[in-house]
Amino acid sequence: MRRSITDRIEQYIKVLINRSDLQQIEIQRAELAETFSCVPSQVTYVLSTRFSYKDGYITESRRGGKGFVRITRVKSDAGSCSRVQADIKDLIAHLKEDQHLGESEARLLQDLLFTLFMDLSKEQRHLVLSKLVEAMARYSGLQTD
Amino acid sequence: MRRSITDRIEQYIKVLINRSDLQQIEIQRAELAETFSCVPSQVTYVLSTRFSYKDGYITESRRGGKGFVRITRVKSDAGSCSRVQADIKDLIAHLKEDQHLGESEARLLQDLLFTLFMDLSKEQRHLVLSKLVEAMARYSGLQTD
DNA sequence: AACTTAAAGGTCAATAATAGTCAAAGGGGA
DNA sequence: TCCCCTTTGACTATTATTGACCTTTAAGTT
Repeated sequence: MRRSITDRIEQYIKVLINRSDLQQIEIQRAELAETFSCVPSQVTYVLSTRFSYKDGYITESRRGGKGFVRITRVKSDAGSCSRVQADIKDLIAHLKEDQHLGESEARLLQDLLFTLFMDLSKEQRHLVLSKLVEAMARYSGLQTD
Repeated sequence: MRRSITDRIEQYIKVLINRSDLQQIEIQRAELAETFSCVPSQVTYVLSTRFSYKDGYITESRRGGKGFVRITRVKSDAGSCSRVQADIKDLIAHLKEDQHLGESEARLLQDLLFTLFMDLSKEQRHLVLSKLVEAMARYSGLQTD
């Protein structure tokens, strides 16, 4: 049973994503086409038929020198939710302590952040969370100065 | 991940700004070009494509002896006009209108969300933003009931 | 002070390096 | 055979890199 080039490229990309840390890889379209001895536009075809948002992926790209195609798997992972939610609660608690937020604003922010995180993969959540911590640190710094 | 010279220069500048106290740095165009082994006009290219006012930065310069380029990250309310930032502003404004947030809480939330969004890709931003809108709608619904 | 020179940074257009689009042609299975 | 998915390639769009030439500023000279 001989599989099509499209199928083989699809599998190849999925393996790379599985091996990645952040459910995200970057490829060069022309290079990948070279690897599979096909025209570059076939890679575009694979992306649009197998890696659409409906399929659970986001693709972005940049043209020009050192251009790339970035493919990200967006998948929620209920298991890791509780951990990150706990972290968010901690952060909110700190902001309340420091008088930056009142009770109802804190609940609003917490609710927003929970919802915000729900559709990200586990790895993405941790990335975003670290950004949030950074932002809070910076904000606190500005406030106390 | 960051491949092109333009990307590396962008990253370098952002690190310097992050380390600075006043969200502001001064560089010498020729020296920076030397560091990255490129022509000076490439630095100008980086500034115009990555550090425009729309991107949330102000750049000033002086020619001649002891010349410099000064790059300043401006505060969010100064009018960072990217699409997503504008959307966030809208959302925050609605919450203020509906009395869910006071002035200072609104500013805190806006600052947090901006920072949060900075390192997400464009596609991720739109995904996350839609979640944010959902959360806000849900929150508003709960409040008015 | 007026002039000159050297030392910055700015502009712009050409070229190179990627990726996207779209429609036509190909091919294999129901 | 016919349909649908795949494969191809010519043309387009976007982004990065480079270099020749221009403008501004500071410092030195007369």
